[in-house]
Amino acid sequence: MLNERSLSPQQDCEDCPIRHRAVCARCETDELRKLEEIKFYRRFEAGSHVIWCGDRMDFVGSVISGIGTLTQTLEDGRTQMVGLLLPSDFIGRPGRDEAAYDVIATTDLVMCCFRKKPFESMLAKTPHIAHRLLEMTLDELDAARDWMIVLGRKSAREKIASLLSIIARRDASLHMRRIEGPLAFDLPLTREAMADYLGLTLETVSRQISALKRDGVIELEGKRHVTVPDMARLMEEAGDDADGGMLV
Amino acid sequence: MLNERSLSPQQDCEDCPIRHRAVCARCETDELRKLEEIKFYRRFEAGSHVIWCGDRMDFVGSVISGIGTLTQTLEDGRTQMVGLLLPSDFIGRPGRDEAAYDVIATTDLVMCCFRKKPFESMLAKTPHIAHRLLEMTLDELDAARDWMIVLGRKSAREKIASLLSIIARRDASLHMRRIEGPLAFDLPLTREAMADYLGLTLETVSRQISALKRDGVIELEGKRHVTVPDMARLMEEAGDDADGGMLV
DNA sequence: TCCCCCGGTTGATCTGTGTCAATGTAGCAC
DNA sequence: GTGCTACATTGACACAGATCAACCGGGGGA
Repeated sequence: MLNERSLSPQQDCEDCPIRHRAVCARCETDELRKLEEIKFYRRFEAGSHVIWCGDRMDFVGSVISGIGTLTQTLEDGRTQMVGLLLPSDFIGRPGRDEAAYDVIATTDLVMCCFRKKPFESMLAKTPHIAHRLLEMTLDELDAARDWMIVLGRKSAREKIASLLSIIARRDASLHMRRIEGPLAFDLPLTREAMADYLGLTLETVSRQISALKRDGVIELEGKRHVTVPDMARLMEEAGDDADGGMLV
Repeated sequence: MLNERSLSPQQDCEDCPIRHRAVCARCETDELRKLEEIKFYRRFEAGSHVIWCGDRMDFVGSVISGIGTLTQTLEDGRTQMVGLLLPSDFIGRPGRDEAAYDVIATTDLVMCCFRKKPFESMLAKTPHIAHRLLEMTLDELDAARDWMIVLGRKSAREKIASLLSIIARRDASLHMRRIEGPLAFDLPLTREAMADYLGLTLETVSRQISALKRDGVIELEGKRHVTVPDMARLMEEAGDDADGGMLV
């Protein structure tokens, strides 16, 4: 594991968003206190691999801060991102030894981890947490399936709008903001990473971002700082019905 | 629910493949006997909806025979299949009330069902089964993510080869056949359904199937009966490395 | 029997996105 | 400051796959 080191013990679940709390917190129930004893923190530098596909995974954990990606690569080098890892997201699969995908930190990334063995034996004794984990896995499955319609049926412009819409909403909920009025956030991904997520080339991503800017759907400050003046407009561009759908 | 009726009680887990057994069987452990008491069968006619997206789902269950699809539809009519439902696959999500996708029987379909409430309370008391369900959900998540690289990065020809390869292997394992030597099976999907799964148009599907036939990768008898003379060749066309990968 | 409809195939043409290449720009080392 | 590198933008052109349209063949109903 690259660039790993312990963080100060002061950091605890107070800074974990809701979903993270479910597996990390010392809150809610006495049972969860047990987790405190096997919990530790890891930091990964931007660009480093959290885990390589096929490697043995000896920990599970959730993201405290920073952004990561789950990616898959064909022999000829084509790559497809299969998931974004945003604060509060969980990785690690009880019962599996090998990682199914590369997990890469795209920004500096701090994770709250548990060694796999003790986590699993704790799971077996704590149905409440096991149930929570099943729910989280079902959420991920929904998100993965929702992404399929983006990959399979949406145009390049709609794909970009979908991605921006997801990032904007996740960012807003992280900061406990309502999604009315203008939203501003930093793109945590390069154009190339966006392309890998959307099944496009980086040139097409760049062109479509320019087009959305030209059409006033978004505003850009530098390459990465985005302002969305009208979230409803963006979601319309994404091709979703404005109320429902689109997890992650 | 359309076209539903009970089947004879003689039908039981003897005819369920392995994964199905895990939640359906009266075998393995005493705990599982409890399931016998809340189990029932349903049949759905080809073309009918097993469940509509957004509807209340009051049962869970797994497929005994026949083929179904999970599909999602945009307002403008574009549809994307997000999952295939083959014998031994499970649907239903503990803790969720509403179906997230349309589930459609593409052939006559027999399912082994459990009413949701009693199934869930049984789950809570039977960690062994809950754990199995988590594993199955993780399998589905892997399959969904593996499909993303097909949707996002593969050419039309590779997509068709990927789909044929999956169906061939699932069919072979259902009949306990080794995948060496020629494999023959019936396509359970129309060209249009294949297109919806692959993010293509039905014309492109038809053309690529013709091309694979012309190139000797597959043989066709009628429109639906496929023979794969050389599975390794097909998987090469699919762009997978022949050994690993590609679940479902 | 005929006819119609559904699923499928094939052809002609159009277009969105990929590909290749040139250029711009910010940050960092020296 | 200069030069270097990584990231991003833009243009010209090619091509895979979409679109539109004609046609085929088999099964079921009248």
